[in-house]
Amino acid sequence: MNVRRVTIKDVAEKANVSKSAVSFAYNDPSKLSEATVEHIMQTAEEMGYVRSATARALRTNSSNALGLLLPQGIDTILQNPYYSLLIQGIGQVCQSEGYTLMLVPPLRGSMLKAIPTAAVSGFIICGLEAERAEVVEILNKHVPVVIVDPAQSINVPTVEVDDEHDFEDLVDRLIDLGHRNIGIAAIETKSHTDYPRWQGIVGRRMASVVRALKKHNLSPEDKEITVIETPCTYQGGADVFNKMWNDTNLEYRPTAIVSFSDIIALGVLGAAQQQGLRVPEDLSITGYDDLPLSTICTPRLTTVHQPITSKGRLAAESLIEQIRFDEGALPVSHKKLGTALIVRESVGAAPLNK
Amino acid sequence: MNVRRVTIKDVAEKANVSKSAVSFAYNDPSKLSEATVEHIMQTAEEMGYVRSATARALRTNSSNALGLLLPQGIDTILQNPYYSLLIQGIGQVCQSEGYTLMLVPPLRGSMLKAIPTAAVSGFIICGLEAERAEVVEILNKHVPVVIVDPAQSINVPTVEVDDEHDFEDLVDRLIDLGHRNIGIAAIETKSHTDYPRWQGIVGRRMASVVRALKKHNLSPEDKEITVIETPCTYQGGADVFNKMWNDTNLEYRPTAIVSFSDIIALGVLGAAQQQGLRVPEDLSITGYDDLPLSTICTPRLTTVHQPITSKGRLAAESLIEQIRFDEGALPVSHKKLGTALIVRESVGAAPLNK
DNA sequence: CTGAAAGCGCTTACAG
DNA sequence: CTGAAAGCGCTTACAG
Repeated sequence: MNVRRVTIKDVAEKANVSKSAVSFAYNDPSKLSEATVEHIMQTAEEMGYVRSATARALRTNSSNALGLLLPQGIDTILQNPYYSLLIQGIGQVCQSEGYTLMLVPPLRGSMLKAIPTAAVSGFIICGLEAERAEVVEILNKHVPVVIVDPAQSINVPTVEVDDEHDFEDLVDRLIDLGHRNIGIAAIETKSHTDYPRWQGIVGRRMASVVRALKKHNLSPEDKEITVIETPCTYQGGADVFNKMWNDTNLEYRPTAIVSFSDIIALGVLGAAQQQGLRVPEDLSITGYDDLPLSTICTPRLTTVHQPITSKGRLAAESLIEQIRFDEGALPVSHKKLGTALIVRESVGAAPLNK
Repeated sequence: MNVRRVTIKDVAEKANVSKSAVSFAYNDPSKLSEATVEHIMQTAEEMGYVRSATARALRTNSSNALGLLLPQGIDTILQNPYYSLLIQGIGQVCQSEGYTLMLVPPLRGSMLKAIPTAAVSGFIICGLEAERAEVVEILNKHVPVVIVDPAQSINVPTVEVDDEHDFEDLVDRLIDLGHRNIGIAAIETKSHTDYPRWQGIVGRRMASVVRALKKHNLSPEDKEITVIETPCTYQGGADVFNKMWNDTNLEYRPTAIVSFSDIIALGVLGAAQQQGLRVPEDLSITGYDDLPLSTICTPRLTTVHQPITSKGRLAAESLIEQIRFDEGALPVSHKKLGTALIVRESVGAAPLNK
């Protein structure tokens, strides 16, 4: 910086008081006379004094900041409005409890490596790599942590959504409407394994799809079913449509595309409409999330509603509870929220002549 | 927290090495033998040791974190996708330069009061209260700062958009299309003054509107022109429509509503369509920003494009440049980006029988 | 009110 | 490699 930092010592000297007095002026003015406080504050402002949040945090062992550990870079993450809503929920709690929020992307590809770089009182972890569950359990002994949508059961506070049934019902409904050529637009994970080994929400949603298919004697292995992994963005959805519609054997062109998230579904919808398709007459499209966006598009999206903002709010509350709970054992809380199938206009009967 | 924090001292004792050795294992492993590093790292992991980012930051006087100073709470802010895009731009730079991003909402209603609470290396400031410009100038001597869309000219690095002309052209065009009853949906500011005294982007956009009106011998004072301030959210837009359409004298019902942001325009559009209006046949609607959203809705929005992501990117780059520039004077940079009028389908000729 | 002091957890130059 | 040491900027209990 241009100039050496102004410290409490500088202010004390200029104001002709002790360092303690300056500190008290900020932290406990009642210990000083009003005139002294006034004098100190004015001197401090003139000098451009700003208290060091770092030194305070070290000394008082508290930072009034929460960390949000992200599975990808900030720019990628925010392309999905899901995260915007999650952060809104967290933000509501930050607001009322007086915390700031630090967005912490992976460091050198690792979420865990990023942890020691952030000066926060605890972490909300989203989409953690599954294998590192044990590490998080150890971590949790010393750093408050809460996991949103954990990949597996874990002895650390969690907040998740019960997405076992509604997504299955959604696919079931599609098959009932006569769809047999079905495209699955899954969210890309880093694991790069086959779908039976997918973890976390992607694994659970795929399992729901498989169950629904099985009920009708179908399977993802069938030629009529196309599964493609794609980034969880609008562009990712558009890419999936183009692959499914233009690159596949025409015989297996989907009459319905099931997306693992609304933003992917919107990309599918946009690309489909740009190619002149009518939705749902030519192609049915479904999402997952029920973003506000999904009622702004035409047709409105059939999707599974999940309470994203509440998830963020509960996660933040759970984390702050841990931060404030100084000693002893706080019971490990696992919160589970419900979803809902939302039927709108983006789904119709399968076209006959296929 | 449950257990006392594990410190470098604990690890050193357990591993039978000096504190220095532990520190070197993390910061400069080349000073130790590979075996020692391995031993230390393993001991540290077993104990659940996490380096204190706070202590490091204090000692090394650097935090690898940028602060984004917000004019409102995190939850409110993120309801406007504008900020999502701005943060994406900042995030791109954070990604490539290895910074995390702290979202810093106002503290007790004041953006400036929030500054000392955040342990970051510098601040990107959005929508600062105008009167505090001098304070920021002093601050800037000791804390790196960059202002996005400053309310007035200020001797601190800035990044802004040249929004003088395109918005004026937009309104001009509306009047050319025969619109005389025009609603103005402005972004609510805290100042609560009359429009001639509005500051910053709201002031500049209103000035553009006034110029366009004047060209046609109209004025915001005319009964045909309704100006309403509203929060910069979808709901804020919906509220404006309802007020303008249902609460006003029928004679002055607008045939066009000019919004100061896309998200407001989308709210207007949604509420209008819900009431059965055809856009643009019954009502023309315009926005400002050109969010990705504005092409997803039907009809697509006529709006002014501004390069939001670039704005974020430039602001972050400018801030990091200051942070890394240790001594001496770095010239104060003022960057100005262009906008563009984007004509789409949400605007049409004024209805005849009004 | 003052002023000297300890200490938060680290980094880093130093002598060995 | 070790180990003692200083110091980043603060807070806070203490004796006066």
